[in-house]
Amino acid sequence: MKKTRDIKSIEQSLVSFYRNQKRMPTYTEMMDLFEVRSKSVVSYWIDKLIEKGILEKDAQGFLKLSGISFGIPLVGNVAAGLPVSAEENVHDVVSMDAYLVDKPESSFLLRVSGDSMIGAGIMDGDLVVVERNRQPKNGDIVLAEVDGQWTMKYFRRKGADVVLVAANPAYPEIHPREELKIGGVITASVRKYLM
Amino acid sequence: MKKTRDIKSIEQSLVSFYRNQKRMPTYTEMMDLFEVRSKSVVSYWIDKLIEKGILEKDAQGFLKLSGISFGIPLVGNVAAGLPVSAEENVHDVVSMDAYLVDKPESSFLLRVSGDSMIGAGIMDGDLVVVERNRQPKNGDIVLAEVDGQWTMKYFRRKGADVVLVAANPAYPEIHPREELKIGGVITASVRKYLM
DNA sequence: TTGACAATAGAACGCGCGTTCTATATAAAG
DNA sequence: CTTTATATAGAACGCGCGTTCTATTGTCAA
Repeated sequence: MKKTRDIKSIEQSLVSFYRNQKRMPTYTEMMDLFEVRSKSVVSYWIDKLIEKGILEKDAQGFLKLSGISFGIPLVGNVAAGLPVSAEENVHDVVSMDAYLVDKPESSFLLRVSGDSMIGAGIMDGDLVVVERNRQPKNGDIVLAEVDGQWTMKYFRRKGADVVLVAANPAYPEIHPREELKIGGVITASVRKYLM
Repeated sequence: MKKTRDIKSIEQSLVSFYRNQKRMPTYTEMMDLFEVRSKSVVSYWIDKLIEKGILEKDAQGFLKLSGISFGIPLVGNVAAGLPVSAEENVHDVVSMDAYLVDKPESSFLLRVSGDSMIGAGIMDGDLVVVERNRQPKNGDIVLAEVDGQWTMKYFRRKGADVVLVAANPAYPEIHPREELKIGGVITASVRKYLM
């Protein structure tokens, strides 16, 4: 049986460790991970990974996975063929957290109920990212309080007035009289199909 | 001016550091972060954060942010009021990566072009998570090769046969004759509204 | 066979990490 | 004012981290 200790498998074990522990392993821990019996061997491979650009060391000398090993590959064109692993029609690698949420401190998630925004492709059960303290622009989808109830609507300016309109013809337009409570602006929506 | 050195601000600085550096700071670095001049003070506050359940130490004694400080809060019910910060109608806290992608190793992202799945709420420009090597079940949305072109379709079983049908009446059903290439199963879809 | 190179083991070492002690300033309570 | 608790500073210390050295093995080509 051949030794499976090559750069690929070592990279995978590191990514796996980081995903589980939310930190990089120590050299001693890597001895177990790589199945070697000396820290110098660990150092030997770490150097190789750094040469390949898979690992980096930050200013303080701590190991860091470079982006390419982390996150999920964003495939540019499937027509060119399916990505088997880290192939070359991979345009970029993104973390969902970073991609979907600009300001984590002032954002929260909300599960959608109802079909008032079905025309915008937001369905019952979806999860939307809401950013607070953001000035809504014309056409944005906002979380607004209407008749003591929080709903999602398009934010439209008509001259000096503001109109809230659903993305569903079954719902009427709303012309807020005085106070208009905006809970935030919807910046993204996600949906899961399988558990 | 009051000292802003309370548990909340310390927690925020740690979360911010971890988001930027992808690791926890050392005690020496925390001296700068917390604006104190002694490591013992750092230890003093770290203990407090551990008591509050904001921080943890793993088996090897390394600091770890517990889930509640990380990720984005999932609000249960907005009707009860908007979440100002870490309030108590927060049901859960989730990481988008973990929530959307079960198997990061065998998944990839794909940008949707066309409107063949508009009926399922997947629009042009959306990003879908595709999981390879997964057995499609009846009703799943799959990435399939049809006439040398990769498209997304519903996967339907009709007796012993398999039919691929778009979520758009403008597109015809497809009855694959022999080989049916399935590139993967769509497990999630995401959409960004604002840049 | 001989050499070159890649891969491993083991040991030694310095430095910085996290811990823990004592001491002091500030604030609240009696 | 005293007493108590809270919050800070500074220093000392042991241990483990990552580094680096030497030595040994296995593989492949000449």
